[in-house]
Amino acid sequence: MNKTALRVGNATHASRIYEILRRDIVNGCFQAGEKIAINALKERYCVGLSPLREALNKLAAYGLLTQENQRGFRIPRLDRSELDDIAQMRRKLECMALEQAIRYGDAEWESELLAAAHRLRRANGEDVEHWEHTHGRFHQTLVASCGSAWLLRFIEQLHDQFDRYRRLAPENSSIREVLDAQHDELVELALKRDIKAASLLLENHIMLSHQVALGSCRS
Amino acid sequence: MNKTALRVGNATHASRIYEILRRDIVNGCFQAGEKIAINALKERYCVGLSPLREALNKLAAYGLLTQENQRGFRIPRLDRSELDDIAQMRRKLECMALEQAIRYGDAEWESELLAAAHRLRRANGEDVEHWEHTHGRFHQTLVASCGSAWLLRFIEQLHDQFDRYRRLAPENSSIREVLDAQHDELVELALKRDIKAASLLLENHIMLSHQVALGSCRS
DNA sequence: TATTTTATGATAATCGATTTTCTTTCCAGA
DNA sequence: TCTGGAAAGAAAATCGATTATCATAAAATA
Repeated sequence: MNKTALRVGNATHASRIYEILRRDIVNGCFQAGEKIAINALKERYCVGLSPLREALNKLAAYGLLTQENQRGFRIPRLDRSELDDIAQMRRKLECMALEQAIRYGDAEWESELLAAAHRLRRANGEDVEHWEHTHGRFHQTLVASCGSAWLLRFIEQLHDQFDRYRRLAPENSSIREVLDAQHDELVELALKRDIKAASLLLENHIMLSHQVALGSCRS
Repeated sequence: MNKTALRVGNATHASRIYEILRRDIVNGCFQAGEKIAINALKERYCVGLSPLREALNKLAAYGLLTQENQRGFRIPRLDRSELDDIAQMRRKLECMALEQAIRYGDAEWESELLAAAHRLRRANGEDVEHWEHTHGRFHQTLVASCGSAWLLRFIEQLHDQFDRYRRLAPENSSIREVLDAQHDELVELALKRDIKAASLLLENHIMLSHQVALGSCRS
């Protein structure tokens, strides 16, 4: 009846769809290389063409979709050398950010970091969706006080790219345990303001995650 | 009569408009903070709402427009601290890229670099639009062989951001001369594979440009 | 039979009109 | 005069339908 009932809060359809699709793409709900069937999505998410196309265009600009000239949108293929690139960039940018974050982080940052780490520990064993969200928030908080909005923006973008690979890789519980332990160690070193050690540990953390994520592509 | 006559080559309206607007925003054809009057643009560029809105959405995702919840698009304001952030990120990412470019660059890269430098010298004194394009291409070529597509992507994005400030700043012919000379010195050091010196010079080059660009914002 | 050409159905891109939301103005009441 | 709220106008967002393009299959030609 009332079409406005579709509106959640005061966000536009386009922005809602954008967020939903971003999550779904990162979570691997689509096949890599798959063509986006706009009409199907239209039905699935109960929106018109216009807001849907606007969301797809944004996702293409963000790098979570490819757009070929007159033949619509596609989920990007998984490519070993691109994953290597993403992981290496994560290593460099996140270490850079962490060093600055430790240098400039105040008491509020320390509190937020402890809170984020606690939430992450609690999320362990909970449903995957929730853990993923909490995990992303943890890494975001870790570098949040670096002082550079653009650096944070790039890091978030790389995280989305990286997670798309990682989520498609098979589980490895032994490595996963190590990674989990590293989260707490990172907090410890950050609070001790040990820049060198924290940076080295984060580097190792990302390289280990890279090993895991490699399981998603054959080549 | 024939509406398809509007098509240039086989690009879509949306992608054409995207490129035109990107150039125009970077070149300062709009006032900082200005609200985008969609209907006016529609007339100006002879397109419908849909392709125009798709282009605007892409530009917002790219960072050349801001998008407020239900009140359209705006040209981002000029902000001193954001310019500082952009310049510092340029410094870090481009130096990183240059070091790798010198390490991995092959003979083809050397040739392209010499060609780009030559074009830049020739563009001096030509119309501004052409110089800007050639200048952008030069810096792009300088780091092109770094081996990381994502690093190049971020650098290009930062360049667009930076240039928006710089193009609005008043001319300074004495600094401009120094900057021009540095372009040639950069090529020389790059071809000599002197990573340290080249990186230091690029750092200085960006800091000098930063000084110039600062002239665009009061704060 | 192989290759090109021509139809046909499917999909992408665009347009024009409608609906919703925001902004400004004006008026009533304090 | 000032404040709050309704009404009108402008602008943003969305929809449904149209147009253009691509992809596939059938037919025609060499």
